[in-house]
Amino acid sequence: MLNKTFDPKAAEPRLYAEWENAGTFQPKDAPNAETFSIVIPPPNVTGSLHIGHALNNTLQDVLIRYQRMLGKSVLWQPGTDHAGIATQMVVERQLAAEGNISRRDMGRDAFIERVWEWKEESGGTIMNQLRRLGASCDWSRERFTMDEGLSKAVLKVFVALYEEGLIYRDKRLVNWDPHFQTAISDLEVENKEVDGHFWRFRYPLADGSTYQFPIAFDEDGKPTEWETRDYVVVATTRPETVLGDTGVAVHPDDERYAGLVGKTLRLPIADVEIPIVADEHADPEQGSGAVKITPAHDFNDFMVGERQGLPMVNLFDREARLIREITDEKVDGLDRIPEEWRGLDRFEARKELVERMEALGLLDGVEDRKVQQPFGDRSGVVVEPFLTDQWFVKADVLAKDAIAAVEGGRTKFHPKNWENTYFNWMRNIQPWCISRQLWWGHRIPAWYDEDGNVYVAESEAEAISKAGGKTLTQDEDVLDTWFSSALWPFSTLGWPDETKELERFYPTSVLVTAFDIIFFWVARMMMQGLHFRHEIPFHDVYIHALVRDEHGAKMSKSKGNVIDPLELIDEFGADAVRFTLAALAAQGRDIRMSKERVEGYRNFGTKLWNAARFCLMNDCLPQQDFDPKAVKQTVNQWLLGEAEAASAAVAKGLETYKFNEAAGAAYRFVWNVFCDWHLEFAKPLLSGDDEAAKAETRATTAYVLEVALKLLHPFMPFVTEELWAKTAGDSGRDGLLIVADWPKLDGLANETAQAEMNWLVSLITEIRKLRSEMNIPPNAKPDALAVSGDADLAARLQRHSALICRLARLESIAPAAATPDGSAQIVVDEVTYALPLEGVIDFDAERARLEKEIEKVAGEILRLEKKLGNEKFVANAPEAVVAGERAKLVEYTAQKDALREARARLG
RNA sequence: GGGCGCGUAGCUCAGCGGGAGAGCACUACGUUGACAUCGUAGGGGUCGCUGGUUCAAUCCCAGCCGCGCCCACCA
Repeated sequence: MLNKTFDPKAAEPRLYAEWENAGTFQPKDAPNAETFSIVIPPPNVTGSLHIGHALNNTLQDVLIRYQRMLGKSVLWQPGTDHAGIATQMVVERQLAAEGNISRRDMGRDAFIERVWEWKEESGGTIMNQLRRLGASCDWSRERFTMDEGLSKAVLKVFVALYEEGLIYRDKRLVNWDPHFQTAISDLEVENKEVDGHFWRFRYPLADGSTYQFPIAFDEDGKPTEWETRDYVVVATTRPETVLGDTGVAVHPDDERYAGLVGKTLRLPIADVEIPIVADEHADPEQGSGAVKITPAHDFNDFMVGERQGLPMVNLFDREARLIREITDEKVDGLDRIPEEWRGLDRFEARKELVERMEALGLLDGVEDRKVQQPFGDRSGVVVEPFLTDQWFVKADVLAKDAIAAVEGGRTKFHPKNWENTYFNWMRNIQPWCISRQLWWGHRIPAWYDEDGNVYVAESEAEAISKAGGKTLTQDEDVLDTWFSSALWPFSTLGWPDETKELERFYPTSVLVTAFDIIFFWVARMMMQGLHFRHEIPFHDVYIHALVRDEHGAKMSKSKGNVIDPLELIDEFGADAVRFTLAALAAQGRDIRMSKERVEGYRNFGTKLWNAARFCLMNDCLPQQDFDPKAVKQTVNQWLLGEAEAASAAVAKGLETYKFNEAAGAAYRFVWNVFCDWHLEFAKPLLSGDDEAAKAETRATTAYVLEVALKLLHPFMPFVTEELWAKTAGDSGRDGLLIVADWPKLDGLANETAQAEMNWLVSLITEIRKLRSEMNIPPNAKPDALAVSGDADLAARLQRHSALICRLARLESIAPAAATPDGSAQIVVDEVTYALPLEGVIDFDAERARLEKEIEKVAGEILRLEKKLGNEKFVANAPEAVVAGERAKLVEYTAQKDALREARARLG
């Protein structure tokens, strides 16, 4: 016999091992079977499972388990990502904490070795945590982005794209992270609004000439007053870039400056002359209308500089300090920087510059202003536009097919509105900066000779041969982590080799991920998959929500509101955590996670457990030759119909990625139908003496329990698997639930049975309601008399009398000719029932209760009469709706009459 | 500035053209041989506001008010 509760701690590891040992996680080797595949969004190799992972992987596992039960050959491809910056950051921090030498002192090879050590040490953690969740990944195929195979794929892709002209090296402005001292991509920059200042500076005209500048205007905007100026006012939020200015732009149509275009200004402090140019970039409405141009330190200015042929002057070094020495003669502006400022941090430099300008009388003004400032998403420091040599991918070319694939519906997003986000980004895509000045990652397969010529090849030997045997040095940089993740759907399946898996499982069926990596990852997989496989990487993209705390706040360590999924699993079991996540995963809304909710679903597992316990206690064991179409008992016919409806609802929810609906349908069926009603209905049958009915009920109950276990298995794999084994009896049911067939119920709906059971449920409910409202003591067992009603009703009452008496706690229920004095009365389906309760209940209260009932029904009648009295309603509404309302009116009227009679009898 | 989404019971959320729902919380009752991690019954909502479309609007449309997120070069 079963214990009273399921013990997840003991069962989970045991069951997981059983599944894995039985090879159930591997795709079944059936060449004709339909396939279903998912590649896992690879977590950081040194990471650990947070609630977002738990959601993401629960949903994948739900789909995987469902599809596996449908009989498909299913692959869930697991693996991890080397996560360049994140991992390097962790190891560097470790080095610092241990008081060890920095990575630069350590040297590249030693450092990388150290990172590998850390990967070996902590790399298994998150995969083991996924096992605790119950994830049924094919672990025999686990991959890592820096595996030999995947690295080979990276090399091949890089070289191919280079040869196609889709990868190039260029000196451009990039987002530079001064903390990590590497370039990062646009996506890794977070713009935040911060309090800043807006400084106005005066740049004197170089030749000392003057001009008239309007300072007052009439209603029509015409100038009415002018002042004489020998300077131009420019404004900036970043004064530290002043020394890098190589021009000032005014709008070509800006009459105020028309005479100045072509003249030069003397850039203060740097003491160089810079031209005034006409460029559309300058906005006459903004500031003074004249804008300083710093091509080496601002993305807009870079473009203006290119258009206007302005030189680029770099001021900063890799740590965003004013340079102390020249490393690039072509751009470095060392001679513009006063000697005492060299080496100053950029923010120090800002302060110094403002002070000096003020001292020079060139500070025109300053005001407070909210400023959009770019921060590195990992480092949290202000990112600097910085002029460096980097590698780029021509993403706009690759994006074309990726856009078309979604436009054409070959890949579909769920919910669909994410397609807009995807299109919006893809159609405006910028060159993708793929080089990183890090050590941990795939080193760029490019080599240089002494003259700086570049040779791109899959190996050094090949590069040397391309270079005609010259001595070469390899590019120091590594690739953006997302470069290798972009290949994940085919690199994990063996590409560049044409493997069997690649053929069978690519394109994958669905990608399950959160919206925050649509650009980072989904878009890039689309591009690379289409380019290298000429085929979409996945048919569907399911975008799920973010998990927040119970009040909707983002979880963060600093806020202390982080919910650790592993702690929840420890406390409530993996099934409860999974069910909670699935039940809350409604499309298009974030999930607010609370412990109470998990506790509730743990209780649901216990409920299921105890239902199974009841089945065992009553010998409800599966019968091999059971035919659900042959059952005779109304209760059993009804239950099978309900089971059919429930399994259809669960399947529909899963097919359409409506996890909450699928989970909800399973929940309601198990708790509110099977436990609340069926098991109660079954009790009299199971303890009765009609042996045929008893046997049928046992078999049906066992059969439906089996259906319930199957429906719940994708959500709650552990408790269902455990019960599957415990409730097998000697049915000969063998094998594990994880690979059992999904229930195929068909043609079991039975309207007659359904109608009769609905009647039964409402009769019992009404009697219970009366008992509760009239405070009839629980141990009182009144008789119930049906004082109206026909022969059919009498037959029904007789059929179900034992059941009604048991569930409504009656002594008896039977037809009667008249209502005895001193009865409480209820009306169910137009039939009046009397419960003689003289001396038990308060008849004043009973009168009041009946009057309240009458009032309620009268209200409904009034509403319906008004509606049906509206000619337009009758004329325009669909016939079925009108007929439905008419039927309701008839029903309510009869009910009201019956209630009135009952009230009259009480005097 | 552009885009997306959200405002429904005390809390967290489903529903989304024809009688307002769930879970939790709350109240009352309950040792009914599966289950107190439970059962039975109950209270609680002008479905953000204002207009419009419709025979009918919580649901569709428009505007407004609040809240959140994403994207964007305004110096």
